[in-house]
Amino acid sequence: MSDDLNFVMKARREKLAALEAAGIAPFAYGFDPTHDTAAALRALPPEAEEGPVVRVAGRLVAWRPHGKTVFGHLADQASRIQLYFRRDDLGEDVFRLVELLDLGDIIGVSGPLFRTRTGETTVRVASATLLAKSLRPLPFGKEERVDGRLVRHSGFADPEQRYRQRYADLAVHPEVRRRFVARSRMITAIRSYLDGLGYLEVETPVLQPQYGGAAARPFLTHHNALDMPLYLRIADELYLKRLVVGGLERVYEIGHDFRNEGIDRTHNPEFTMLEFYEAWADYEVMMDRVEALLVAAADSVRAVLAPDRLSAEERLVLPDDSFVHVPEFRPPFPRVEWVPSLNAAAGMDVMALEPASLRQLAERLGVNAVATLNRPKLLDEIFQVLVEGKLDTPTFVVDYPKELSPLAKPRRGNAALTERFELFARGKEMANAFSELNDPIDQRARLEAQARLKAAGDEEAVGVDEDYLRAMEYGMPPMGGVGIGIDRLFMYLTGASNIRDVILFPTMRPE
RNA sequence: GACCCGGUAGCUCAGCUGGUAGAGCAACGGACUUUUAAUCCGUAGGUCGCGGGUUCGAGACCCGCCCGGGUCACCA
Repeated sequence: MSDDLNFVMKARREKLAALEAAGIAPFAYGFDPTHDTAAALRALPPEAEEGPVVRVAGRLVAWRPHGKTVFGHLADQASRIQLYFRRDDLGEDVFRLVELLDLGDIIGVSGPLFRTRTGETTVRVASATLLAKSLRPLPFGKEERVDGRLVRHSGFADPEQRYRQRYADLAVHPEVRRRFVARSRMITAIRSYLDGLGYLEVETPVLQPQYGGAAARPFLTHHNALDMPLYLRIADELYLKRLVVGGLERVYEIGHDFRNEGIDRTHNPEFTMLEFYEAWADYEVMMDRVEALLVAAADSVRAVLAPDRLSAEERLVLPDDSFVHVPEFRPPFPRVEWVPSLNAAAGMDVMALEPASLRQLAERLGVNAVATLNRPKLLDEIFQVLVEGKLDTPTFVVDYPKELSPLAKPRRGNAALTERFELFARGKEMANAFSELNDPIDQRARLEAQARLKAAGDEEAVGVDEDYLRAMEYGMPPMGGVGIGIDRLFMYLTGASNIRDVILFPTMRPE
């Protein structure tokens, strides 16, 4: 449909005009429900035929006129309940207005509960209030119960339109609402875990004169008044660690990072990152934190999405295939060391290879564009193929080579390594953490090495952040730090295969 | 970025080797006072993603483009 009025929308505008002519205000200011639909369903005892009067509000999601009666279903966030409009109850004048209602209208009703002949709890509508007229048809499908399973017919299936018009996707798919409720609860659980440890939630700049803290291509923008370029942050890390210098000993931030890279089923240009930093802790402590945090996150998601946790009223509106088995995290997670695991998988001492042999190995493993990669990148690629991709159950990879980790402290007892770990599950990175480098002289040398890579054409290498070095020179407490991609964590917990399914408004090309 | 699949009514889809568009639902009109994918009768609704080409004739075939989905690659 083009955006001009098609015949369906014309019909709705005509009904709108008819309602207005009858003195009905089609867009209300509020309503005062006594129950949500789930509470209303519970208010009629199982064997009772008649129940109390309830006031409920929501969207009409089914509409079945039968001459002098109408059956409909009213849905709110909790569940849905059947409505019964009867001309003899409402009077001819009111019933004529009921006939001007449409699927998708938002209404409030009140009336006593009763049980229909087929046993369904229903509101015998005594009065109805139009709260918002729906002028554009929502893509409702039809639903039926087959052996207790909810089966959808037709409906709203085009994934593009579902992402673009998430409001419509949410309006017609209770299970999509449910998924985002679960995501929100997961973030609440993470906050509450960190808050319980005395962490302070903070906000650091999204617009940064110099980006850093990760290896990625940034978005570039411009500030008019200052007439200067600004980057959208690719990580929170360097600002959070500045705060620890300032004496805020436990800080975290949950916010969006922005990376100017491709879009696919695991990448959205903006995504939600959790980072937390804890003074006096090393990476061993942070492994404990990550384990406990993931258990809390998984429990919170399970509480919303596991079938045995849902009430009967909630189950009523959810198709069976929307129930999710949330994986159990069982700490402690196994640990594998970076260099030994790589050497074992490769059958040779990879770190000792000459550049030419290293390239050969990468070629043999199917790494692309080998010629353009520097040594750290080559190592990382080889590791990804041989080790990371094969880690299915949650596993910590520990002690990364120094050249891969410009912000991590050297490993005690082996200065070629760093005290860094990443957590992998189903072949995907779930967390990245280290004992944070707090030696400003070492840090300067590492950043200068990065700057040389950048000058040599590595678009993801970062430059020297003088202000960050200045902060560190004042004295930075030893600390552990962790970064966790919230979208990917939630994907893992819910079995989602596309990041767009866990982001309310994923980045799309304009229509 | 490569490859595969797709874009036809508001929604979900059909349309055989080319003969000028179809169903169900939604909508509109009618019947129906306990239905629940309500049912029954009738009506209306389409630049067949966009542009070019082949052809007497293109939704279908060819070329280009746009948009999307999937797979792979890239992305510490």
